[in-house]
Amino acid sequence: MSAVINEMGRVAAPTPEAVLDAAEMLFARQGHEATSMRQITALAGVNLAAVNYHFGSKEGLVQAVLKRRLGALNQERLNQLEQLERQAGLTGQPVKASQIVDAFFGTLIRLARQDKAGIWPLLERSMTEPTVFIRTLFAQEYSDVLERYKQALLKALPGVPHDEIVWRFQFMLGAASFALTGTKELREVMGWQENAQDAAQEEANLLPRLMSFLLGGLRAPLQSP
Amino acid sequence: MSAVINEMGRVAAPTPEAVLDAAEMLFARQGHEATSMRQITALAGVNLAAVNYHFGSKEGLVQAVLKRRLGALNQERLNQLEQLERQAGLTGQPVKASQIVDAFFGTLIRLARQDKAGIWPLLERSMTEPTVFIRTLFAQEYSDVLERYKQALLKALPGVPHDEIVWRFQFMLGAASFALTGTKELREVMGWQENAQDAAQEEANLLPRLMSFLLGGLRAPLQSP
DNA sequence: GTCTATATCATGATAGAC
DNA sequence: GTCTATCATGATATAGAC
Repeated sequence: MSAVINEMGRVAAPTPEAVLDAAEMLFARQGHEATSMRQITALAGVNLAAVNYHFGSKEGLVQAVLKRRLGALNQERLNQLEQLERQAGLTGQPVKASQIVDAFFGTLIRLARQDKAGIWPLLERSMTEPTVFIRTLFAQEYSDVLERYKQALLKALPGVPHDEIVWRFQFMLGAASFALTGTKELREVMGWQENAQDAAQEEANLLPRLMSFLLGGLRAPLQSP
Repeated sequence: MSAVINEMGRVAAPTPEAVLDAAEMLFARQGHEATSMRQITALAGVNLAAVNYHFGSKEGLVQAVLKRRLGALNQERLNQLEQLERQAGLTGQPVKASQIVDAFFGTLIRLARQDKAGIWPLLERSMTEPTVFIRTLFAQEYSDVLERYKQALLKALPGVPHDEIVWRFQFMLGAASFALTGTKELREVMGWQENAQDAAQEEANLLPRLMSFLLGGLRAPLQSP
């Protein structure tokens, strides 16, 4: 899963995984368009031709990189939701909106806290790529999770109509995305400074901050028509 | 400002503006990395060398494209805020959070409604580009507006501490960004369909929907530490 | 499956005539 | 300021040996 660097400064792993790991790192820093297959194969310590052999094309590689992480994330999200609903079935207590939001966005933030390579910011940012093949990939990969979470939210918030839930979900996705893609420069511009000492503390604060914002937005009174 | 297409299918304008207009259109659909200078100059109806002559490099052109729109947007935002504060000074009534949020995000949405080329989605999306020269550009261009709006929000919401305002501002930026970059595919996945008849109506609904979400998040109760 | 070597093409940039 | 022509480079992709 995470890239292992050997004594050569290369990624040590079976070829396809080495390529995925290397590509992921470079995509995260430069974006996939600014990243060449030469860079990727060099970092992976494999031959240039390996990308086309294993993934067909650069586009195929991009899809594979995104799909690997996205699949894991959304599977975990489905597990979390299922667990919540099982509990609810047993106790008779309905699932709360805060639990649903945590299962969806908390899962993301907790995963993002673990690896430093900047993969999750990349993933969030990729949601709004104009490229067709990426948009369709996201639509496919998110289809199941979004449908189920939407249903759960509808139940948890009977006062909020369907279309409003759909839009608020989209707004939440945006807020969470920016929470990770973290325009640190923009925060600094607002007089925000994190000293190294508090960095860990601040990281721990992110999720509660995001949660309260999302729940506030989700439960907001409806606008007058 | 808006691109004028002449009978040749080209952009009719003095060279630098023609290049800016053409670049803007193409960047909006493809991103700047996937857009070549040859495409741009062809659409603009000018010579390939014109880009380097007028903007120094492709990077210079990208900056110019972003700066033109960003400058206009943020200038309008500053005007709106100044007007609100002038009114407040006269009437003695403090500026309300809802007015501030509307001045910042409503201005964006109203501008976005006007031109269909997809420039504003591009701009919002560009906020999270990993590229250094773009991030610094945004930090510079946003420095003034963000500082002033932050101050205004601090006054309007005395219960919300400084750092929380900073973060909630970032979350709001994300929500607004996704409101425009509009992953229509994701909405469809959630069972959302807009028929052509309601398209105009839905567009008019976007701002109220966004506003209520943002204000809900902004005013949300603080999480327990 | 993995390599070397190469084909083919598009890119950003510039020199220099007009 | 605008053009043509071209350079040097780097891109993706593939053919064919091992």
